[in-house]
Amino acid sequence: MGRRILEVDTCMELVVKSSARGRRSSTARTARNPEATKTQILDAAEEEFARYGLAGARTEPIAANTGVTKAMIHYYFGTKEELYQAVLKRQAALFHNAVEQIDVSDLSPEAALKKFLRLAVDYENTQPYHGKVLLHEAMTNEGKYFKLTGWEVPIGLGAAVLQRGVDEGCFRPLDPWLTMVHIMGVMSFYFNAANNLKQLEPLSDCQSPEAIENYADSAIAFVLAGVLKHSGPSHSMALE
Amino acid sequence: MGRRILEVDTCMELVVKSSARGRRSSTARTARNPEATKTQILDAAEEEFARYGLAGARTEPIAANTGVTKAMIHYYFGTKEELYQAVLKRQAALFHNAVEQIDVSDLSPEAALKKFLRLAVDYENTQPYHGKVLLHEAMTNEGKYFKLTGWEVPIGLGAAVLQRGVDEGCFRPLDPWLTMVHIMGVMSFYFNAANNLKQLEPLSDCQSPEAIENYADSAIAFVLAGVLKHSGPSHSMALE
DNA sequence: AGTCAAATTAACTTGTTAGTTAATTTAGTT
DNA sequence: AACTAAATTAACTAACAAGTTAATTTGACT
Repeated sequence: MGRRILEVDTCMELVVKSSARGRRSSTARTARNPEATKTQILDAAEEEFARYGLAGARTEPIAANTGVTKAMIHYYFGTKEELYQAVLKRQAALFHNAVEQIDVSDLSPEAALKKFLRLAVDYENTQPYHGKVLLHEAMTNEGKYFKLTGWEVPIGLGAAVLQRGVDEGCFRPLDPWLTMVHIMGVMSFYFNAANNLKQLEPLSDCQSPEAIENYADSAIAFVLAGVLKHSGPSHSMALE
Repeated sequence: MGRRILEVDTCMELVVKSSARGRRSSTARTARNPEATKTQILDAAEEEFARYGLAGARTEPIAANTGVTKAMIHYYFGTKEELYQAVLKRQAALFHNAVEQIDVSDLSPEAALKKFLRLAVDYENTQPYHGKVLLHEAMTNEGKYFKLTGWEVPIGLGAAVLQRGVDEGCFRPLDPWLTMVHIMGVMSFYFNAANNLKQLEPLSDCQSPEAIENYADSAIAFVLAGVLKHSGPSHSMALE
């Protein structure tokens, strides 16, 4: 029924998709561009997985946000699950790269921790899907692919800084790994729960840039207070 | 075909389910029991929604875990989305009840906060689906039904305790609502991310009761350190 | 022991979704 | 300008999932 008309419709849709919706990336794309296509698929997939997790994600909206047919997903990435793994791997590479940038070896534990915390906030803020995909991985996928993310590296670095602070006596006695978990909780919850938090009157503005900066200051102060040794009566706990 | 045999099968399944799997509740259930059926549906639905969120959840596994037909879900609760709302409402009622039990009005801010933190850990531990459903609500459902949970009450109570601590000078200057968010992050992340965390060598045992008790102590100490005033006159370290 | 309404089921319908396939388009090469 | 292989599409299939319905079972109350 109406084959010619269908073709015209399709043409117009394509125009709409590549101009009005403006999904197709800035990298030159006259018509075909496999690298750009793959990137767009990963971008759209990351957003979908961040919202719904592996099980809840649908491939059709991913394709729709990409301006390319659903079959392209399978052409380049195989199954939905393999696409998911590709998203995790790309996130891991990007994150690993960001962590590598910072050198903390000749900073005091306190300064080093502050640097880490700043990176953590900025990363959550600029890469809003990273943490959400990971949380879904834990909640809906039993952490099956968590190892693909290489997170043991940054957590280990953080724990080492904490341990150094304890050893040097500027941090209170604490379990460095558990404390890293507490810190990750502080650094991620605000972003992951924002859609709930914004419905609490005092936090209704929590997604504005100013509110986020305000949160960042508050969170960093909270964590520092949580690990620094309370001054006053001197603890003679040099060694444990 | 084999009506009698089918009846026998069904019977046996019921027996298996009510003893071995122990789903059918303790309230007497010879054959029909609408209240027990509704409870079982809510139980199974809560588990499914906690894992997959509203969008990702399937009604068939809910029915399968219930020992009752999928049609019963619609008979008692309507659509999947209405069932989801019913789960949220039941969680809210249970949680509200738990929060009501504690009276904090004649405790010091520090003691009051400790009491809240203990309740928070215990609740996450004994009601493992509560926090996960809420997080999914934020991440996959844009917090559409968050208000059904009545969480502004306990958060407001906590913020009031923090404000009292600031006013009385035992807590450092802090934003009580943001600090409540930090605290919620600390109190929930360990449980929500456990499936990831357990794959980190030092946390491989993180789900055992001893590990959870250990985490609880560490988390409470971290939060108290995070809010208490660092300098000043001698602390009455009643803790520990 | 029979009637009635609530509880429950099996089987169905209708819409979705992951993945496939065959045909078509295009860029680069000869 | 014809050839080729990669890129891309439209249309399809088979499985799944939400919700419906008509029939059946059961307990309670005559």
